[in-house]
Amino acid sequence: MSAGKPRYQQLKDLIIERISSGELGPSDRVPSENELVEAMQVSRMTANRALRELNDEGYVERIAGRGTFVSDFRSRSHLLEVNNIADEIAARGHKHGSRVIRQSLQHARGEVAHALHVEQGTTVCHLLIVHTENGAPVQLEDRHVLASFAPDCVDQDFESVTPSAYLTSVAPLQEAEQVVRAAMPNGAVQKHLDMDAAEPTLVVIRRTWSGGRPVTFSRLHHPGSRYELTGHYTPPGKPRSTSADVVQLEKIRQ
Amino acid sequence: MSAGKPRYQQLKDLIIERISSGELGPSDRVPSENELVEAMQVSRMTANRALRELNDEGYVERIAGRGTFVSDFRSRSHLLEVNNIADEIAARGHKHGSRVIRQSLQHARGEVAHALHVEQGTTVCHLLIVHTENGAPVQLEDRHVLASFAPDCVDQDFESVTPSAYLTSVAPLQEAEQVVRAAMPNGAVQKHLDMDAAEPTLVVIRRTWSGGRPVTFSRLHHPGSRYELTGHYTPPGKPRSTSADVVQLEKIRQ
DNA sequence: TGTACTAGCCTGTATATACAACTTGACGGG
DNA sequence: CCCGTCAAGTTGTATATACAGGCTAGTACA
Repeated sequence: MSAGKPRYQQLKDLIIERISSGELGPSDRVPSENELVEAMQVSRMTANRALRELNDEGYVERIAGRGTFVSDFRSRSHLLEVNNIADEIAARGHKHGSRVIRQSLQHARGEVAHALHVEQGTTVCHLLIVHTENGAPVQLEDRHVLASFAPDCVDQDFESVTPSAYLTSVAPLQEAEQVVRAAMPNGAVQKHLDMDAAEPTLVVIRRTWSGGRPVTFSRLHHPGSRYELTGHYTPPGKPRSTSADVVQLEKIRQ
Repeated sequence: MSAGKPRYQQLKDLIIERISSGELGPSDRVPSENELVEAMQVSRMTANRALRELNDEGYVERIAGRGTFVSDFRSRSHLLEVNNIADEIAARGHKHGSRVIRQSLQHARGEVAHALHVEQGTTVCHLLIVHTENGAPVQLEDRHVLASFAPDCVDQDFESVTPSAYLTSVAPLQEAEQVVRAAMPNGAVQKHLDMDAAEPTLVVIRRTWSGGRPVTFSRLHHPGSRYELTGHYTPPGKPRSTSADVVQLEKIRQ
């Protein structure tokens, strides 16, 4: 662990590890700079750099005069915002609902095994869930979760807690990769999403990593007429808020 | 300028300003720490922090033993990677081509004026360009550019330089906002992209900012069978390369 | 001529020190 | 009892200094 890495990085790794393992939860207090100086035998500037960078990276929040505290997961990564359709719908002031169609253990085959980097036959939890916004279906979530990652996956009530909320409670998702495409739905998808015949779907294929290995592989099907992805890019170091503009673009959708 | 802001921030602002104004271009050398110490009357640690943060934020690249250099725009933001379809195609080892269908000055109306935050009737440059990959159309670019931002827009040869490459040469694009949706194409789009009757399009609606105001508004139409968006998220501070995995996901596409 | 080496510059890290500003809680005076 | 003040702890910033390691160009030497 304490290999050739610089000391400030070792401090960062240590604290990230404590957060990832759950030893430190959201809004818990992180050791102060002076405490780190004592405990880790480093200078205050080194401890300062470690905590400052963790702050810049969103892991912790620092308040002058009070201390350093672990960030809420929510504010820590847009990845999770994107992931959790329930929050997205709630943010629009609408009502989210979900209906579980399938929730079972399976043996990973073909592309699922391949995507998750596991042998054929490895046990995975297969979820098929329809999410609704004010009663209208907006997403068919077809997700495979590594059973070894989330053993109690089949016992969860995913109509009250979304899979992504559940998964982030098991362990923080640290990396994601996605492909977005437009396609015509097959019969089953069309039926589950209550779509017209000539309506295309927006499909998001996503893999999420935790602890350095892929743990979930999901296909999210959305009716083209009722769902769209929004994204925003601002250069780092210049957090400009254009939330008002986003609203404007909403109107443009015609 | 040198208000209450901390000195390292003043240094950063100064250098960012020099980059934004074009005084310092990609791969140009930025003053070294010791030069900043001399010129700006700060300690080396303060200069170091300024340059290090600019490095973390992607503005510059630092090479021990050589110096600090302005980053290529390309490596500075995925925003621009996404923007420049020519590079994207070249990265796949394929041949990019483009055909300009329309390139004219117009008066902004309705949603265009609205999206660009200008009065109705403001002069904009309207571009309609088909991009091909190995001869097959993959994108119909329907772009409106504020004429005051790029006055020589109508004189450019957009079959040899893509609009996004041209626009970044005029001034750095600093912020972007996009909406992605799946939709059926209208007749014109279908014809330009040489699509089958029942094929959906992946549409990206994007606005880009420069100097604090929106300067371009574009709709990018892609044939669903020949184009998809890929995205990747890694937490800051942990640049993990999963390029090999991306290749794997390519195969999964079936 | 060509190669090896070194001096000088650069970044990267680490430390000790200092002062400012903010927060909280405790203590004491009105 | 309440309010002001003060002390202690915290982050934020700035400086001076030091050493390690990478890179380059020029020099000395073979």
